[in-house]
Amino acid sequence: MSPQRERILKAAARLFARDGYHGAGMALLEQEVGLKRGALYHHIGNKESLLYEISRTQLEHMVGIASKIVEETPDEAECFRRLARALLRNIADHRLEWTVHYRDFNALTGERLEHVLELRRRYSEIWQRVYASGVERGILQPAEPRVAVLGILGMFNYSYLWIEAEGRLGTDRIADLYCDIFLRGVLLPPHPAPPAAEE
Amino acid sequence: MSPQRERILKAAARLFARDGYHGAGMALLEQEVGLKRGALYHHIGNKESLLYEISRTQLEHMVGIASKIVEETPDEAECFRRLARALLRNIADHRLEWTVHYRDFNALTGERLEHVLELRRRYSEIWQRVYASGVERGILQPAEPRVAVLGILGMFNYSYLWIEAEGRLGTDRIADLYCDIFLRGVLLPPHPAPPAAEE
DNA sequence: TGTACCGTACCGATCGGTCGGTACGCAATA
DNA sequence: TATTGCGTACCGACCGATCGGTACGGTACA
Repeated sequence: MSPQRERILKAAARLFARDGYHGAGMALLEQEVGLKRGALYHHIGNKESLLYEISRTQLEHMVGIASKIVEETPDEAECFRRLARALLRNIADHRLEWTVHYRDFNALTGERLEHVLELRRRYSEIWQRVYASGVERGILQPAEPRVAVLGILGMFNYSYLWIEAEGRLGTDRIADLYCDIFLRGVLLPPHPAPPAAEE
Repeated sequence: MSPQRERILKAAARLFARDGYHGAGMALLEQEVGLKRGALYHHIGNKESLLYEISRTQLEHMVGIASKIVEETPDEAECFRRLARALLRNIADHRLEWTVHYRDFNALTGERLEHVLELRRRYSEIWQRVYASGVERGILQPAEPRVAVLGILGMFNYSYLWIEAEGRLGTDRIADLYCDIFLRGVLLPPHPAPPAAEE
């Protein structure tokens, strides 16, 4: 990936995040990047490819990280914690990109839209599978796993509106806080009644 | 409010929800409503006022309902439950309007933007105050109330992407589910250590 | 001599919005 | 009852501006 293209994507993410995909014109982008029309279109195929690249990059990154975490973490509770931390850290580090994605990914068309939807589906399914595995092992509430997972994903996804990468609390602390709330809510009490732990 | 204006707002909500505020042109709206340019602008001041009206109506509605619930419900846990049910029911019943609001409210400008932000702030503060009151009474975790409330609001707000008004589960059931998860997560155990309940 | 990079000029389409003018119903007046 | 005046609803042409995108010539470096 050429360094110019990198710069253009950064600038596009900034503009799209501020004005929306349809609200930000290519004239603004020229100004922001410091290139004129011809040069701009030499590096990018068209406007939509910018939106696509922004979404795709983040989503593929998250799917990759999440897959690795799931592989390495047999315990479901711990797995959720690591998924949560990774997700929130990424949202905070790439707030602009996630803002663009959540607001405007459905402005994509054709294959590009389908690919992005596919990536979203794959990511969501990773969480779903971890939950399902917890249900199988008898440690998570079996009722409505899909809705439950959509709930915790909502907690994190909504955070792109207020999270700050260098905020007072670290992103890991916030992720843990949400994870604790969620886990306390869906964990079943240990089955053959062992002596009560502290917590 | 004239019936024509009502119709126009409905159609605008549908279009804006599908294509985004900037992505939906007035030509499409003419077609959808069945009125031509002149007639359209006879009823609406301008495009932005449509966006404003869509957001304002829903927000004022929710602030009104929430205020009343808080007045009538001294118990914080019960109050959260009623707030949650009312919120999710409204999101499901006006999914198009909420889609438009969440995606594009920041396309508003000047006083209209400020008014909408003010309404959002007021609604969020209602939840915050209920939480704070629970902390004062010693039944809720005192740590990071703001982040905790943003979490549960995230669970509900994100639902506009998948909720169905006539879905398999009723909206109340889903609201209760999330509320239970949240409350289990933030409720402190009853103070003078009573014998452990089943649950 | 080719190729990557960039600027200039320009395209047709569409953007949100305004214009003068018309059709029609209601109410007051003669 | 006939006439007049007026407000509401609507049409269709038109506005300047901006939209995303392209054609092409120049330049610098291989």
